[in-house]
Formats: sequence, C-alpha cells, structure tokens
Amino acid sequence: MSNKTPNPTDNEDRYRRIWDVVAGIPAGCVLNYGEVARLAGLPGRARLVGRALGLAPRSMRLPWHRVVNAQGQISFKPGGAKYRRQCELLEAEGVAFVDGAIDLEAHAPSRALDRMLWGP
DNA sequence: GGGCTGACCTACT
DNA sequence: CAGTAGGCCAGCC
Repeated sequence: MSNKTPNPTDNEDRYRRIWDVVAGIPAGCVLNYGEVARLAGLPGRARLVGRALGLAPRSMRLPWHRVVNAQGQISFKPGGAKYRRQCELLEAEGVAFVDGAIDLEAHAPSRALDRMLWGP
C-alpha cells in the first residue's frame, strides 16, 4: 500500500528529528540547513529544516540561530528584525561575521574540540 | 484540484 | 564569478 499522503504523525517525527539535531548543536557552532537535514537522516531536504525551525515552538528554546544557509549567511531578509536577532545571538556566542558571512568550516561542530584545545 | 512560494542545496554553464 | 536549472517537500491560496 502506497501512502501518497503522509500522516501528520510522520511529519511530526521528521520535525522532531530535525529539532533534535538542532538542539544538539553546541554553543558557538554553526551548521547549514543541508547538514542538519543530513544529520537528521533526511538528505536532500534542507527546505524541510527551514520549515521545521519556523514551526518550532518557542517553549522548546531551540538554538535556531545556529543554523544558516550553505553560504554561511543568514537566510533572512537583510536588515530585517529576525536577521538582526540571529546576528545578535550568534555574536553573543562568539561567532564572528566576516563580510556578513560566517566561516562554516571554522565554526563547524567537529572543530569545536580543536578550538577548545588550540583556540580559534 | 492545481499552482506558487519558501529560514535550501548541488551542479552546471 | 554570477546566473540558471533541477531536485526536494510542505503549506497556503
């Protein structure tokens, strides 16, 4: 039997995985949407990550600001309230913006240990 | 029912 | 280096 219409429960399960991955991003680290999707077991569904973050309730306190696009830039409209919000939160965690973009490699979670031992 | 939009990505030209 | 094309999928009109 082929379910053409996925049950809401399945969608919620996918969202839950995405939220879990995002919640697991350490402070001061940054991931892009595609990477989050891949870690959540949903390769090729970066857009779903964006929607999941948008639907995430505030009570969850997800570090949504640690998720940016593949170019290391904030995917919100430049100058917008949310844009500045995310920028503020990231800078508060020690994430540096270079020419309006973040060095994803430098702020990758895998390098968190390196930064902790050797510094930035 | 169909079509457009969107907190996207990769690859190619 | 910038622009285009194809892929992906859920919500909303």
